[in-house]
Amino acid sequence: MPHRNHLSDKVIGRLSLYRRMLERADNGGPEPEHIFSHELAAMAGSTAALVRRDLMSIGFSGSPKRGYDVRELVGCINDFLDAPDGQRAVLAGVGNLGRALLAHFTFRRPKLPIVAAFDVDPNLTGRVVQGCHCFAVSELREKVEELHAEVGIVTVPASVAQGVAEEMVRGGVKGIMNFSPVALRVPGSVFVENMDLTMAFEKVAFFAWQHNHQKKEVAS
Amino acid sequence: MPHRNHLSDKVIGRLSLYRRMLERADNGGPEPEHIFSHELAAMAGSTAALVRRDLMSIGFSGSPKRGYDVRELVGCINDFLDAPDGQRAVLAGVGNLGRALLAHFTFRRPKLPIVAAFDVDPNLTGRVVQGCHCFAVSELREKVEELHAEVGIVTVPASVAQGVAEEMVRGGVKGIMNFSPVALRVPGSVFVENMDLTMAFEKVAFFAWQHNHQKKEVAS
DNA sequence: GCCTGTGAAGCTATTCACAGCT
DNA sequence: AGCTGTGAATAGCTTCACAGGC
Repeated sequence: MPHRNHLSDKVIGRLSLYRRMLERADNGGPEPEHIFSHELAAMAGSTAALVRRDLMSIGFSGSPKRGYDVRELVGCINDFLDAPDGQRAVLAGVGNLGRALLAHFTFRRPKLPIVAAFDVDPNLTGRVVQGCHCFAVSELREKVEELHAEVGIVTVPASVAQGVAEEMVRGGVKGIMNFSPVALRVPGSVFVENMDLTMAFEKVAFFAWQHNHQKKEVAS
Repeated sequence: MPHRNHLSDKVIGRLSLYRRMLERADNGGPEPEHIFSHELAAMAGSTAALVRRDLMSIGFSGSPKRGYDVRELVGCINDFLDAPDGQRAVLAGVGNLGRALLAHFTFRRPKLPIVAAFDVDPNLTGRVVQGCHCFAVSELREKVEELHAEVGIVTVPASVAQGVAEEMVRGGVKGIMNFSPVALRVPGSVFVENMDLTMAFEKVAFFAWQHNHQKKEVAS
């Protein structure tokens, strides 16, 4: 098995996507047992060459005649992406977005449950939101340690995001999904994925606008 | 003013981020009137060289002595990113995530309001959710046209995402923020930004895991 | 001395293109 | 005939490094 470490961010993301596409195909419809790179590419919005390279990078091979064995491929991606004993995530900031993410993730992947949520609002502590127990933010570090959580989701306001991230890291979190518009300062060994919704929204708006005017301006 | 068209995706995203950082700095604290590239870089989680290049790309100059004039820079980014007459967005899929996004965006940028939401649930149509009117999905195309909306947000289940996107495009939408795990097939002139939450979550989990084992495996 | 603006270098990611297989 | 696996080419993005200015 090739070293997991040298694989880029983007490859990992696409592998996760491929897996989801394959699982979906696996359930509905005629359930083909084999799939060609160009078919998977179409499902994932990628290209055939890129799919082949990605699968090559995890050491998976297909046959020129039949393509890739779906069942085997899913298994191979599972082995590659998932920690054998599963991982636990925690979420800080049970506002609208936090709640939506709890609903979205809580029962998706059994290998990767959100095991606790945190908020400053005293009305929330002790309650169960979307199937997930809420605690006070003051208990964050302690609970993360206790639950051996490795993944943190930050959906708190910008003003407290850095503090929350630090507590997570102190508790042992090694990867953070950050929805706050703050550049978190964490040790280099902690992976941070920034999910800046406002940035993405403004970007879409910009290109929507530009494409509108493209016909006039493309002349340059 | 340099042509907006040649600017990449990533540059646009960072400009949006810089603007938000500057506006925040503009409000709280000592309100410095000037800022150096390395300061802005620290706020945005970028590098000084990249900040300078990004600002260069929109034709903005600073002075070596004082850095960049904050007020002027914000104005320049505004002129660059914002459509002069504003833009309107619509959202399809008023579930947990849709509601959270409505709450998040509705009153943020006056130049970019979400002017309508759509859902199949008849209990929602006619109601106002997070300050936004809800309509039936069947009215989507018509309303988009009527409101001259250029931006669409897709938070519907995967099974109906493609259909919703097509209706949006037919109504005149030119940019889509897609939260469904589906590779939308739209005309090349329509910009699509995929926000795959599950993919991002799994990616963070993967690197959280790998970093855990890094000390042992880095030996290779 | 410390900054900006920027050509050039260095990386990384993607696509091309084709040999080899079935 | 059409696919996979992959070296080589290309394209795109970021950093380097330094001239020029205050």
